[in-house]
Amino acid sequence: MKPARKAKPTIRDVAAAAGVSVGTASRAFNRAGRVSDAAIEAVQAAALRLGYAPDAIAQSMRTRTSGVVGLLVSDLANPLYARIVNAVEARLQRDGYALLLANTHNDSRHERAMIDFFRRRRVDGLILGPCESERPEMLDALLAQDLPVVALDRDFGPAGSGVHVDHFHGALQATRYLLNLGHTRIALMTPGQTLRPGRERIAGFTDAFAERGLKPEPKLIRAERSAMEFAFSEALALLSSAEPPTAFVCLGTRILAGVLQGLRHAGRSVPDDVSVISVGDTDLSQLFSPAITSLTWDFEAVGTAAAELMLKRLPPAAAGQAVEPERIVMTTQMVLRESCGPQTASRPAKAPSARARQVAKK
Amino acid sequence: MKPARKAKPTIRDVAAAAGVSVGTASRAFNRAGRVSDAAIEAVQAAALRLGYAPDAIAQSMRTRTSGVVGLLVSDLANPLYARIVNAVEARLQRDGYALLLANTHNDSRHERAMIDFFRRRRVDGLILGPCESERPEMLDALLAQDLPVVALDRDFGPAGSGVHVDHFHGALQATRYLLNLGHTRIALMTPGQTLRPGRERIAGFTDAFAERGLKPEPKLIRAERSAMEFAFSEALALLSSAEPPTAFVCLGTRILAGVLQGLRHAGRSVPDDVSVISVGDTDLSQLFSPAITSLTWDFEAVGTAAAELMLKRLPPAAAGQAVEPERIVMTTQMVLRESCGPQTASRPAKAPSARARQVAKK
DNA sequence: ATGAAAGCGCTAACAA
DNA sequence: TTGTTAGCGCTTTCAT
Repeated sequence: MKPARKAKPTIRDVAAAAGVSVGTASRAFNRAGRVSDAAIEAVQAAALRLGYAPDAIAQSMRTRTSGVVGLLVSDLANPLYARIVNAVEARLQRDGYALLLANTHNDSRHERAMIDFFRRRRVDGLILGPCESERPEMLDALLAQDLPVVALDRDFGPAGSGVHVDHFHGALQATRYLLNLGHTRIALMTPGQTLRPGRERIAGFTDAFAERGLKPEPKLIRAERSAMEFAFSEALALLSSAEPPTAFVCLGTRILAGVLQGLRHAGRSVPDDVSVISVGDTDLSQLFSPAITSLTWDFEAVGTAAAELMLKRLPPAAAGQAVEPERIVMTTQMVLRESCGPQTASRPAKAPSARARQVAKK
Repeated sequence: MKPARKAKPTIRDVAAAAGVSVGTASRAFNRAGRVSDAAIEAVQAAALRLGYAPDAIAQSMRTRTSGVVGLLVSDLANPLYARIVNAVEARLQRDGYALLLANTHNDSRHERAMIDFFRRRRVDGLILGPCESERPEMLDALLAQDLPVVALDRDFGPAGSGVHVDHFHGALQATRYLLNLGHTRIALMTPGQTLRPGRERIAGFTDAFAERGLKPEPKLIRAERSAMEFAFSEALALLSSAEPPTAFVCLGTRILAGVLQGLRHAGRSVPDDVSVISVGDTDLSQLFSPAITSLTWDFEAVGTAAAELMLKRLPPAAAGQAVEPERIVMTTQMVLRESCGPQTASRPAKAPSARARQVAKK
């Protein structure tokens, strides 16, 4: 049996049922212009009776706004990004905006394609997560077309709006902490040095050393990719080198797990052999033994702030007016736990035990 | 300085530039009907020159399809859901569909509102994640309007299509394993018994007991909410009861962390005092000491399958034809690790040590 | 194979 | 205050 599909009622149907013209019906819904209370009542009654809901596509066609914001993120499977996306969606939803979501897989060609795709769909604004390519020209092109853009942890030059995490001071603080504990052979692992977060972290890391007239060992800065498998093998390589690090700063969501696994394989214990600092206070950092000292920030706040930055330059808040670029900086904080210990002479970093070597081999 | 904003070219502009009519230009793009190669070439050249891209909104207006699929999920911040969403998006993107995403916060009123919202935006299809309310009437209403619906782990009656995880056999297997180890006081923690996953798990759990002529202790089945804070306090309450469980089956993403924390507070060790099984093989389960035995399944496959089920009933695959309902069942597998041990008489479950009591108190 | 024109559902001018 | 009408950009008959 095939149920008869009754066509969705249009505003014409409602107008007819209410005994008014389509213009009046439209005005009744939008409260625009002057409409009599009687008309409003009649129209709304008719709409209710017919189960009418305005067609967003047709509205977009006329008004040239879609009520949709596009969000481009490099990897939604990253739980930390997911929390940000979640917050963005919640805030946008509250103001009646919908969220069009796409993954760029951290590929700038792909990102470009998705931006075009979104623009064809007439998104009212674009929120861009961090990505390898940070080309200000791209932003100019977007802005020139009156498309509000908000960046997440990405530099777009002075014309760009966005919310940024203060990775510089975060890395600075974490590194100082380790330096104070006597460590000097500190490994820094962070995704992509071409991304803003990576650059900032490396800068903060280096500055902390510079404060004491030191320079970090370049070989200990690992800033290529963020996959856990990568972190694992990198950590292992680092640990079996001639002068292995005595501390790890793991500034990427999946990195901690890889490093911890590497440490386990190499038979090193935390914090006795090696100190560890992680990022983004997760279940793992809280429950691992020892609990991991973490550098973190408020992910929900990042998402909410990004959404609000966007909302501010969308109707009705921005009544067609261009809004000044604005950046919000989120600070990080360190959660001190048990994974860092002093680097003492009695713990020679150079000589992993025979047992450690054996475990590492298999 | 304000850059002159040049209006986006329309198909009229392209047609004019190519010296053809709009109809021909349209046909040239869509390869529909008969068009001369010369015309196609001229039109495409003009389009390229002008930087023309068809307006998706206007296309939707005419064709009555939007190229957008809506996805409703109860909690995107759940990392496991995020992985599913990621896979859905990737598969949809490959076929040129966009993803409109919204969070329902597991509230059925909210879900209803978002469905309406999506329908107003003329989504071509709807993918619905698990939610408290599983009302087949709702599905009927949707289907009657020719809106393809695919469910994720949610029962919609025989008319519904979807992908389902075999939580029943998963729970059965996990419980059998614990039963074989000699445990009988096994706590089951899973989100919502009104949700399909919760119901199935409870059924599998109960059946495993029934196989040996046993019945689970009802008080040890905790199926209310899934928040970690909840799991923590529930675990604590369970552990300090007169007859505490000797094993925990934690079937929710955030539950493991809460239970582990509860165990730590109560001073119990895993697996000596208490055995633990978790769900969805995470970093935490792999790296916790001892590593946690886990019940898991392929989350990416769930998302991909859902997307493909949807694609199958969307153009061009389904040329306006209704497609038979179809369900896909994903099997679970157990990853055996170190968190489960035998329940022996020498480990009395009833008497937590004085130290454990003290720790639990503070 | 191509052009002209209708019209998707709605809003916004303009008239009345 | 209300009705009428002209499009928004596109696809799709229907002639030619």
